[in-house]
Amino acid sequence: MKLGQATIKDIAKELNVSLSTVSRALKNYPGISEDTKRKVKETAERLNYRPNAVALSLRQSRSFTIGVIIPEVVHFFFSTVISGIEEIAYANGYNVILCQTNEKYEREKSVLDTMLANQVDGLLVSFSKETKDFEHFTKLIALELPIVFFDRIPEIDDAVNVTVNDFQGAYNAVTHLLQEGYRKIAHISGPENLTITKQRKAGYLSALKDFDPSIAYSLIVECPSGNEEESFQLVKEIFQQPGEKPDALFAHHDMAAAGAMMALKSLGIRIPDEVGLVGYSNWQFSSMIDPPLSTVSQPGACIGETATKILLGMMNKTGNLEKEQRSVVLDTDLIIRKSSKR
Amino acid sequence: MKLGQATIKDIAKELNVSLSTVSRALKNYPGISEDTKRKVKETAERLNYRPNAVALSLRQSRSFTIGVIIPEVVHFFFSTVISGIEEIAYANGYNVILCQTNEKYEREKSVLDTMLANQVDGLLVSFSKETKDFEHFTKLIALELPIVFFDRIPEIDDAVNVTVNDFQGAYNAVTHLLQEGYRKIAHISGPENLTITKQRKAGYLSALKDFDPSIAYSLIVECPSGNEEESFQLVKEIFQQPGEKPDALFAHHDMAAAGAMMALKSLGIRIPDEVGLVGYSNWQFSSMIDPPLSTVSQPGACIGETATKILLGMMNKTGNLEKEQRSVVLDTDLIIRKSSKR
DNA sequence: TTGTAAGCGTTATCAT
DNA sequence: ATGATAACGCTTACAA
Repeated sequence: MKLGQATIKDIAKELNVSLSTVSRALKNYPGISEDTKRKVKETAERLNYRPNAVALSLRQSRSFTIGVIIPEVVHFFFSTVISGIEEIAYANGYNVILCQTNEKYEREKSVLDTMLANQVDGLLVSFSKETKDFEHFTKLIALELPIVFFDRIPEIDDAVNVTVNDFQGAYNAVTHLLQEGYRKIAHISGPENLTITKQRKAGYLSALKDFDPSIAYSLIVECPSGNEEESFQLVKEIFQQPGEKPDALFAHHDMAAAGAMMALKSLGIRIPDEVGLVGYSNWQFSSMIDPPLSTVSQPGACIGETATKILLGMMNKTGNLEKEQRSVVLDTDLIIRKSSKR
Repeated sequence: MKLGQATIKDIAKELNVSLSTVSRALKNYPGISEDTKRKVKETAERLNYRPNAVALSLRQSRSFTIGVIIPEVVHFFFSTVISGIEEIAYANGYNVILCQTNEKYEREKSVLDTMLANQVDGLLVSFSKETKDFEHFTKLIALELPIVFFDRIPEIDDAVNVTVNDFQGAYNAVTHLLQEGYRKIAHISGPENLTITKQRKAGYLSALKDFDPSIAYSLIVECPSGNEEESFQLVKEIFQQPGEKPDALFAHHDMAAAGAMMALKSLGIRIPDEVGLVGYSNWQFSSMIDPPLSTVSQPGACIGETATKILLGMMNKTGNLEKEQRSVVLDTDLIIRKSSKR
């Protein structure tokens, strides 16, 4: 920015005092006469002075900036997390610089570089679907750069994580389907390498077993991209094939559930009468589709807020807390709508 | 960030050369022996050197950072714009710092301050619903800070704007309804002070007039918040009241259309047979609801890309182009789905 | 109560 | 081909 912004130098010149006096007066340091303070502040106001955060950052080796790395803003869930992050960050005088990876590993490494070059004080990360190697993060953790992972968490030892209890969320969803009388429940699963995928899968299987050990039917359909087209195709195939068919679907994602719903409708299968359906994430559209979709709601804003609070704690303390004291698991909320009630 | 990042000083010390030599070698300046260049680069690599963008920013009075101000990331439309912005920005070596106003005027002024403090080189802005006074922007424009407004554009003279042709978008949508045989079309309108609202309203009225001047029916329902609850209530009232009722609705937004759809369904009114429905924005859910919603699609990513390209142009040229040469209006795309086809 | 000067990491200018 | 130095805007010992 080249606009002739006023600096403390300008104020100092104007008043014939030294730079340090101005600096101290603006910061309300002790040992400055009320008179000088007043004059400095007036002049600052008049010249429309704004402290230069860049200079500050260089001087203090702190940028008061948090880097946020997410797969994609268009995911409703992530956009709610961002809101939570910004809320807490700004309230504490921190800026947020946001980068999307577009689910690409290479992009993830590149935005990470950008963030480091910009001297972020800490990082909030939800990594890409492609990311299987976490060295780019572990290196930084070893250097004691504060990092909090949220939603998608890595399987590395000293990571600080904020997630929802995906196991329990899935467990509750499937148990609900069972209680509604569905017995042949299939699971439309997500990208394999993500912990959330594994957790939801485990919750699904566990619910089946716990409810009635004699239930023999289970089916896991891999839907790696997780978008509605893929799900649409897969579900269509399942119901067109001869043989035993599910009477309910639990999808790892509302998008996948929406695809499934369209597939079922296109085959003339009635929801929830013939096939029950539960999704995951409570996207905006879930309550608007027909029939309204039952889903597991994740507290997005709360995840963002919690992760940011923890990060702020890590950045401002020298003594490290134990990982156990910092990692947090939040509860999900099962929202029962028409698609699973018969 | 306090992690002992290597600086050019460290490299210089290691090789017993001066700072300037290192700086020049890294930048491939002429007048440095190939040998030194190689050695410097090797050492940089080995020490994991990363240029400090903050120092650079201070030195060059350029931050290579673009500030983006939007109402809310959770709006699907804005999230697509963001993707477009990031794409172009990163490709040109610029960072993006993103702030939401949450549709609040005060918040808008405060994030603007933050951005200025952080020495952004330029600004991409879509202002809040509450913003009626543009002084905070005009002041900066007068100081020659490059600003490009997108989607929501201010009525000020020297602004550079990127919008879609909302008039035409609305015009096409309403004309389509007329062609399908609907004759009593009502418009669910948005926040009054936005240009987009006025344009869509005008397009609606103009289409009615142009199609058949004898059409007497028109109805504009103000829906200032624009969310689906409000729309739901308003539409329900309209259809429950005695007297003449519309046979089609053109909503300024898919969310409002979704609310209308739910209202109609709850009253047992069939879409598209009894009442036709067209929305605006082509949100993800529009194709997934029942019946699929006809809508006017805005090229979100393209808006972001275009605005960013223009901004980059403004930032890198000293001679100012004429406003007319820089402001851009993009075309919308009418997507016809079942909700308006009878 | 106020001023001086060093330094954060980098580059541009002017030597050598 | 390389080095020394000032400067970007600010804070903070240390001096006065």
